[in-house]
Amino acid sequence: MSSARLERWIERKLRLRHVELVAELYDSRSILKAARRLNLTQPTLSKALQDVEATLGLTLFERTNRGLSPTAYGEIFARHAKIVLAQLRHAAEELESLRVGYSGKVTVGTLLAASASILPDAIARLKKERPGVTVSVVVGTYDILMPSLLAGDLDMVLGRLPEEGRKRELLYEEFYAEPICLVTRPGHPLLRRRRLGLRDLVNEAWLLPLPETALRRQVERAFLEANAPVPRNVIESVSILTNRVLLRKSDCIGVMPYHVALDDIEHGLLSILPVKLKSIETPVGAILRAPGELPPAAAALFEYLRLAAKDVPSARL
DNA sequence: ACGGAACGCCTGTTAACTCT
DNA sequence: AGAGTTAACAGGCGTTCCGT
Repeated sequence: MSSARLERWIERKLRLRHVELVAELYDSRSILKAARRLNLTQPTLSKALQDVEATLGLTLFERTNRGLSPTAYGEIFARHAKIVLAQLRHAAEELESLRVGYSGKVTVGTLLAASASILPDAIARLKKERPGVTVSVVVGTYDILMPSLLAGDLDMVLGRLPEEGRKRELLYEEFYAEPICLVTRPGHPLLRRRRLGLRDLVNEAWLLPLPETALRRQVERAFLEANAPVPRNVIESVSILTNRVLLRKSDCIGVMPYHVALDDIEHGLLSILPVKLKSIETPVGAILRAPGELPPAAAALFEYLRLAAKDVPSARL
């Protein structure tokens, strides 16, 4: 299809309905499932999809007996469809905010680092100021949250910022530098040792983040820099609940962002091992879609995040 | 234990029809 | 004309059954 014809098609034939359908089909990977969610029957949706594809002259989804799989064209159309829908939701929120005062919804993706420090603080401030705003927090890893951010499902992602491989279509704002500390249960025999380095800890049991994470690589680099072999006795877990209990009930050594550990340390539930890890300090901040303006509720939360970041206590290691 | 046939389930499409 | 429905049908995959 020529671009002129395509533009005319968008003006005359493309309905918001089509955009909605393609987005739903993309998410559910099945005509039947999408039809159920949209309260339509399967043949209707099948036909609607055929209409869109016929007019575009492009196949958006390959049909299989296991459902749909998006083609390269489908990937592009669905990505834009979701952004258009998110934008319209934000428009509705903004209108509603104006009508009733403060309201709207913010959806935040969070990685471990920000969860314990600035996010609860910022949410508390936001809710105090704007009780009508709904805040939805999604916890996940970088790999899971970034596609959601790009697709318009999340307003922002908080956490440790990647230092390489940053995307041009995203904005990165650093809030503070997060040191990493080694933690154990209080009363751990190692805490009585006067001089302690990574080389003394190689044979201990370690509780480490998963191998594909940046933090894990940094820890392993720290061992290399200390001329020490990487520990062999390792438990891999990203479950903060599991980790906290495990640390308290065993003698293993954990690796935690300082501000995640801080609350437990202040309550005497964990202790910091006096080992210097000077090379492990990474920026914590927010990732946003660029350029697009944040909807009002999300913009408000973002401002409170900036304020909360200023109050983050500096590390005493 | 292995391999093939039969079957049901799930997914999709087309055709004919109704309603607005 | 457009959007929806029901009915009938086609095809792939996994499971079950049965013979070797």
